[in-house]
Amino acid sequence: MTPDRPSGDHLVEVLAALANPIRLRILATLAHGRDYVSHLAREIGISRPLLHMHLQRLEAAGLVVGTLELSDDGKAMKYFEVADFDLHLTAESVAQAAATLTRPDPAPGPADKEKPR
Amino acid sequence: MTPDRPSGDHLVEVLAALANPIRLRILATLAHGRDYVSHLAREIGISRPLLHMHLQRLEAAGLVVGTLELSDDGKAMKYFEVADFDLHLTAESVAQAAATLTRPDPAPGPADKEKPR
DNA sequence: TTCACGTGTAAGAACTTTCTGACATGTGAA
DNA sequence: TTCACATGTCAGAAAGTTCTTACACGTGAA
Repeated sequence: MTPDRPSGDHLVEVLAALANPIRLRILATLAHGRDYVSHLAREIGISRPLLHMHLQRLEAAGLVVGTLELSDDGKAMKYFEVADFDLHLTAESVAQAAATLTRPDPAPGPADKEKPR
Repeated sequence: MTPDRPSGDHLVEVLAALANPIRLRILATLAHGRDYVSHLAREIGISRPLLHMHLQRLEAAGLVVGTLELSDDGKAMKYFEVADFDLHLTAESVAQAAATLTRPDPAPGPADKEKPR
């Protein structure tokens, strides 16, 4: 499997999604096998709404995939599993990704008005 | 060069440091060669105090290294350069790192008191 | 002495992320 | 009908991050 080469903006999203202890734990738990959210919440020890939010962030970044299924007894269950990803980060690869950033953040033009007094 | 295998806590720090467009641009710029902060600030187009903050975050994560030097004309110059790093992230490696997290975040015990009404 | 250039830091505004505690929906079984 | 269990969402508090403005210090040259 060859490493992904995400665009700058996507890279930021993926890194931000990974940069959180709870979300790391979610991924680690899902790595053992798929699970549905209520059960996963109990497993990890956080509230369901909170888990819901973290899963959204992970899914938006493409790190997990969720599918809504109907269990045998008719309950709607949302199962999540890890999407396998392969990120290789070095000074070089990061620099390349940075080149494709869509100038989102710094916005305003000249700064540092600081008068030397 | 073999990839690093950071502990969970350190991994979160590194990822958080990388998960920002400005900091990505800083790394990309420094990848071309070392630079001192005032010049780098002009280069990137952000204020010096802001850059100072971002550099601190990058240095704390071990992604850049700064050295204070005296220029020929006696000025104190702080030069930064990228530390070369090599992170290989997959579902597996992330899961392993997560296992070493020092239970920092979720803190409180049972949650989801939600009465089923 | 003043200017231009370098360094650092601190206070507060503005914004984003994280988290809790409701509330709403649905199903099947007792 | 009520309970247990599944889903989702929203409002607001709390905490963290980002950013500006302003101040401090230093040097060498005009």
